[in-house]
Amino acid sequence: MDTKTPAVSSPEHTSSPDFVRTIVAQDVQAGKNQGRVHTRFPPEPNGYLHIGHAKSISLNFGVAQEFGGLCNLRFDDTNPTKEDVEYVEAIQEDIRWLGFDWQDRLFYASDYFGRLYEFAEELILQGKAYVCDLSPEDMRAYRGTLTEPGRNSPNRERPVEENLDLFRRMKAGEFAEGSRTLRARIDMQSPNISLRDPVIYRILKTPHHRTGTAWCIYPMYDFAHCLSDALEGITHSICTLEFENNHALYDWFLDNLKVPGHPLQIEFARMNLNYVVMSKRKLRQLVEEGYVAGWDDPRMPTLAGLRRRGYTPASIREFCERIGVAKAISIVDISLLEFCVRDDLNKHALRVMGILRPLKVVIDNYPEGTVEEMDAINNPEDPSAGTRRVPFSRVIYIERDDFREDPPPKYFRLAPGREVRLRYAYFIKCVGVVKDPVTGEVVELHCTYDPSTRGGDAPDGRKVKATLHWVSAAHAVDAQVNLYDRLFGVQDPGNEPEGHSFIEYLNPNSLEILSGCKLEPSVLNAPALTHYQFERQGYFCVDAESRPDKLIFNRTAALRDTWARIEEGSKA
RNA sequence: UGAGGGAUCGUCCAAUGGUAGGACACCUGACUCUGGAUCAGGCGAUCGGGGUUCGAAUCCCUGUCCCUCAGCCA
Repeated sequence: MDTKTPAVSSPEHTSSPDFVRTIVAQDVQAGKNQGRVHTRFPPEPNGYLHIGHAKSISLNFGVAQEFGGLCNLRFDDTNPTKEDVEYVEAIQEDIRWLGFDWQDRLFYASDYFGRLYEFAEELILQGKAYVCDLSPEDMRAYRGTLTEPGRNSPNRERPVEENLDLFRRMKAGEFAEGSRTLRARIDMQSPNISLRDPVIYRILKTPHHRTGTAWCIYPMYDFAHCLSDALEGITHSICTLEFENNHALYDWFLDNLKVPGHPLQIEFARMNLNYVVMSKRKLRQLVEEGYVAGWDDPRMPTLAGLRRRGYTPASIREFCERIGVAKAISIVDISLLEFCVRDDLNKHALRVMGILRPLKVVIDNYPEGTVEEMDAINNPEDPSAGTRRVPFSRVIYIERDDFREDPPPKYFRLAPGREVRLRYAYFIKCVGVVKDPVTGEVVELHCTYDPSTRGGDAPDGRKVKATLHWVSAAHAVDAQVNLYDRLFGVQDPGNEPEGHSFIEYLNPNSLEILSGCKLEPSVLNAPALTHYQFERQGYFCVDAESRPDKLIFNRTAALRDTWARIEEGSKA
């Protein structure tokens, strides 16, 4: 069902291209880069990808596709103290799952460590970089503040030869971590702090997940990123807003070094979603402190979590297109994401009947021992999905919610004396209610059926106001169903006031585990991640850990529930 | 208070001097063997103040608010 179809804009939202695509189109038009378009998605392998990354992935791969260009996957692995192979594997899996393909263009910034080092020496030779002996504290003091200019490092006028010697010895491991850095010689008075002689190499005696112990000096982001882009022939380097301050530095390195090209950095606003936290630090905290079951907990906004929750790649791509691309900071309403899955699943998910909170119903006048196979439509939105047969017998389960002993106004499901339709089966009328003598709880219903209504219509033309889903008790399969709700109870949990933690805003009811749910037998052997619509309930998918002898389903999203609104409204 | 960005329906995105439009959300109604889906309709915005113009979200002036930057993180 999930295709590798690229995220090409469908006609209905090609109204006007976003500002990034507008720039790219103009460049192509003007013949820049010989009309080539080449982008890249550059994650740091220090965490799992989340829905926010999906926007960037969709933009970078999407733009490349639309302009007949290419998009590389490049791991920005310049800080071995924070990165790990676990993440490089997971990130690739997630991007592939989303439906994007970098073909043979999988790169790492660490692929370029050798060349980056040479670029650094070239800068030294030009007198545009120097080895600085300032301690981290002193460097901060010399840097100045937002309103005061910085002061030159005492080592700023160090001769080229000495810089070269020192830098080579840094590389050789002669100096302690933190004792020296290589800095670009730009302008300590610059009102743009990132231009105040930024560090371009630091000493880190940590083995790297790819280069091992080959290096003990590592390039900083600003230096590595622009040069990696240039080396790969990137034409448009699309990044998020917080790098606007670094734009001048990006250009400075490329302008002062002999590089094969000069990519254009374009900054856009990252995606924010309400009711979730998106920072890697906070997501990690949720995982490490056990507030969720893991990076792929279905309540997590990670791609792994969304996948396990039952979100489809197509729905996430659609979402990324619908939210658009701009420079204004935005917080997208999570209801749009939910709309996108429902919209996709409505078209593609097979319908099935499943009872979440079973109430036993005995059909008194239905012959004992008889089983009928009822024809049921697999997907009314897609005739090619065909039909299946669902067993019907004398004892069935219906949803507890579908019966009220004392029905409120506008409630038109089952109640004493009332007639309703069983989907694809018969009309039944409630003739008796059995209660627990102690608690008074309704434990069983007795009904009669009208044999002439088989298939769901009465020959005399009488109508019923409700159609209920049901499952034959003798044929039902048991399952655990996990009902998920938003992880946080407030719109902006990540923006906690002083002295508070986002942990305080966790929704205590974000997971409700239902056991003893009764499902129609057709779901028994469905593989993990199979999507279903449980009719009248919502979209569910087979959990990764589900087994035939222990079925587990996750609720992806509930169906729109008009009755719940009516009832809610009448309470108010 | 330095520098760089940004302000349009509740939310997100359009309109680049010519009727402020779409989507989500919300509310009505129609239809329905899913109170789903679908269909029709409704609600609803240009940050403030000046100016230019026949005409301004758009251009000019001015003010306000918000975001980012003082890692040897990315």
